Amino acid sequence: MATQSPAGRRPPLTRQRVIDAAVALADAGGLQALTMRRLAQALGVEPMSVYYHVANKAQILDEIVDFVFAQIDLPTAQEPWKSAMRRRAISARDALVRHPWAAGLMDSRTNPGPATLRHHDAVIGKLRSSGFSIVLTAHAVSVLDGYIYGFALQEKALPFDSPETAAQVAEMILEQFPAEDYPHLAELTTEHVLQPGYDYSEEFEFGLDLILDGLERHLRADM
Amino acid sequence: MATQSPAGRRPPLTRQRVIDAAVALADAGGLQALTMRRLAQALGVEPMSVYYHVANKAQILDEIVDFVFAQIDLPTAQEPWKSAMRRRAISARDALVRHPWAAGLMDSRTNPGPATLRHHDAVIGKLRSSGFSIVLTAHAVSVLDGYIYGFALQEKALPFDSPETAAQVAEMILEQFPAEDYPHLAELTTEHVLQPGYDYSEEFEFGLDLILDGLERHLRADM
DNA sequence: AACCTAGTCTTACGTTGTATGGTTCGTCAA
DNA sequence: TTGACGAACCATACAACGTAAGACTAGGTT
Repeated sequence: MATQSPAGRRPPLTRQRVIDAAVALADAGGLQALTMRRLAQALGVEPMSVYYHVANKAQILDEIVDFVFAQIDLPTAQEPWKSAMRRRAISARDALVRHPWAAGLMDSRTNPGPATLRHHDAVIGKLRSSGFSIVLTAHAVSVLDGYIYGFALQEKALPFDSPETAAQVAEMILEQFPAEDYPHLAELTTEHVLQPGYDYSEEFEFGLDLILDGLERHLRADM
Repeated sequence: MATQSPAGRRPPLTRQRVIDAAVALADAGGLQALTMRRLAQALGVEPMSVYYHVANKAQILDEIVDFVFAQIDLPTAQEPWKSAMRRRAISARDALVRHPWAAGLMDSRTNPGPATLRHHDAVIGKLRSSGFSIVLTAHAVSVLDGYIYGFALQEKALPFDSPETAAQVAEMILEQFPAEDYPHLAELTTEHVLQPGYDYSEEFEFGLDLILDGLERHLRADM
């Protein structure tokens, strides 16, 4: 007996442990599952104890966004720009699929952490050293990032997450809104999206390559 | 004297008036300003009265998203596909700039309203009737919509909304994180983004045209 | 023995969405 | 004129949220 205290039984709280637990909570139950009270509970602690390690909830949100950025592959020195951008885009999308709450957070978080800044710096650096002018670099970053986040957002907004459940949902919608009213939408859905083997996530690389090819043409025209 | 009742003095509540007031509130103060209590207050009514016309807050959010979709230009019959897509993309972005909360809502709302469905149906119909195969149509919609929402989201996430305030913010960040750590980011910022005359919103059309040109090439290759 | 400090907890407040169950009022039948 | 009824609105209440303010509890230092 004589256990020191309840606190003696668990590893001491750290800012890092708080962030990790926050990510785990959001992964498991979405952003709305991440409340200070549940976070504290997951850490085996009372709510207000978390505030010793973190200023407020906004800071936690900032940090878990940076956590996601830290998982994105950076371009390497040797690699040509096109494959480097391709790799980082795919790796960024993977990260956004692993942590679906991240895409939705981007728009509300306005102060970037170190991993975020490092990421952007590496991308810009790769383009600049590959012959992209400053202007074209700005263009390239804007299209690529816009597309990556936009696609992730749309993908997440789909009311299904596997081809199987897709069918049910689509039928429900098509029942609710008669197919005659939206014939083209109905056609695309029934004859393509609902066909076995269709996987929305494959659309990503089509758009990505389209954009990369377009950038390559601009680069050549500039030089 | 003898005014009928406080309620007699204002137009009766309608679902439409609730939606309109919700949009106005969100436009004025962002999504977090849209609470049921403030909404009721704006309507001159007690909070619970709103629930007679609307099931819950989620339904309001669904409806205001549809409200925004209703403002996007649809393709016309005569117009060639490329200019039609260009027009609707620009008009969509305009709507998302007018109602900055909309882009952030997209990811949480999963049941589309009639305006949303009509919009997608018209876009798909235009592409199909212009020679796009079903597969290419799905690709086209995916890239275009992904880009449009992603760009809007990024634009909104920028910590400034005019070139003037941009300078202050950028300098604050560059002070906080020394420029040596992120040299390329610093270069792009100071030598381009902060230059007088630079307007981030102009980046939109570069990416849009890049994507449209890419789609045109695919269309020709298919035929 | 006295003090300090890092870490944790108690209590409390204001705000949010909304369940439950009134209350008011115009309309119409008898 | 009366009484009933449905549509519209409101009063009260509750659980959950983020967090301010301050009190407690070790260990470690002196």
